[in-house]
Amino acid sequence: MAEQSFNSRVYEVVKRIPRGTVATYGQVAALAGAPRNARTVGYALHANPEPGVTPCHRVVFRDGSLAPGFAFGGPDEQRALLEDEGVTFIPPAPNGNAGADGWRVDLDRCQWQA
DNA sequence: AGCATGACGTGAA
DNA sequence: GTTCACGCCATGC
Repeated sequence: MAEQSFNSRVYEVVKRIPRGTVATYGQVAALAGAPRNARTVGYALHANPEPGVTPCHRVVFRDGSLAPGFAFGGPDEQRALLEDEGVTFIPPAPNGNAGADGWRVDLDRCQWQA
């Protein structure tokens, strides 16, 4: 196997994310050895050759949001899954604030600390 | 070999 | 607080 593509290295990092914790693409990219490749990390997860093995659902955006449209099974499924693992979520509208929808993860409490 | 795209991040308006 | 645009690097054709 010569050198595993960036892809493989990203999976190794994502797979070592503890349960009940989430990591951002930038965090994974940095741990993978590419602090500038957050975008490539997303590309790697998109390739995700081993679904079920790589918990891509634990990888979220820098602001705690997930990938819209690419969520495996739907954003509701991912929210329930992370919540079941003990991840804290922040509701979209705390006070009748319509428009701002999309649950965000409480990175202050659940972001993975390498 | 080069071009176009893409699960992001950050800065500024 | 939110939204737009640019930049970074790797992959696919």
